[in-house]
Amino acid sequence: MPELPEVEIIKRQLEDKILQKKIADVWWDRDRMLRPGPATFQRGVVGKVIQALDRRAKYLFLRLDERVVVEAHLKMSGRFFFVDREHKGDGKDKYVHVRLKLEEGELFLSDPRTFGYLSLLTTSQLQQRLQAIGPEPLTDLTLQQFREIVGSSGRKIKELLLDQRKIAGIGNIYANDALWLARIHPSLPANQLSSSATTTLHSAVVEVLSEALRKGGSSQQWYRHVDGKKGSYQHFFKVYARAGAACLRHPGQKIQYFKLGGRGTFYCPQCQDLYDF
DNA sequence: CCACGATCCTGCTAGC
DNA sequence: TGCTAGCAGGATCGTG
Repeated sequence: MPELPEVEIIKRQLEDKILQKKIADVWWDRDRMLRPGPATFQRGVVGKVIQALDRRAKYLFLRLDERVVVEAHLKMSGRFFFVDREHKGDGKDKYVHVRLKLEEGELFLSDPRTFGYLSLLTTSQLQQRLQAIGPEPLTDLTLQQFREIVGSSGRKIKELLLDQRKIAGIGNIYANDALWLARIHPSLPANQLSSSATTTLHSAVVEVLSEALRKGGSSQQWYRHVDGKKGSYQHFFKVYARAGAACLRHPGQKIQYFKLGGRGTFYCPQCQDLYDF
């Protein structure tokens, strides 16, 4: 579920809550959600202090010491809640499957679909993970780099945007919306984008992700902030989840839906013409 | 190199 | 009203 903006918001909010706190205990009810296994995970984290928090693509990393890092991924429906001693329990949330009990407060991992996980990584495993991820669009991805990525692939542009090895953090919502902003058809082979279309798309990606960040992310269904509040970008979707609704530029046109690479894809046939680029 | 489907799960909803 | 098929913010792996 969460894409770059959502994970970034969670990271910023968690920094205020869990940094420099010691992990006192771990509770879980789904073995799969703790890697490489619950016993190893528990042994590896209990007694350690959370020294730093980093985000890369849609991953969160909790640095415990020089050798050990916890990688967190929320996948489709995961969310983190922080609960103080005062504000007791998120008893309403029946999807909490992991709890990290801290010296003060508790970090809950809630996930209806249970695809999310916490994974204990060694430094070398972390390096391996990091080097497989493309540049961060909001801080590192230059237009020059973007040109190289786009120009060297014959894949459909939307699939390329979603490929974390090429560019970090873009998911289905923002891929759809960025392509609409840039007026590019999702199925266009990447290396057929004109120079100006490539420039426009680079800006569109940055613009969409920045807007989502400002609006607190997209709380379409599951996503929530660490305090349980919703983001608001879902009220500003350009094409995502708007099949059959009017295009924001062409009120007479209806947003179309089809599957591309197994993912729901939305576009306006008038502004995003496959043969006009 | 590229396209597509299956898979890990559970919840929600459109349509009959 | 009740049921069911299909779909869902991700990532990975296998097949053709």
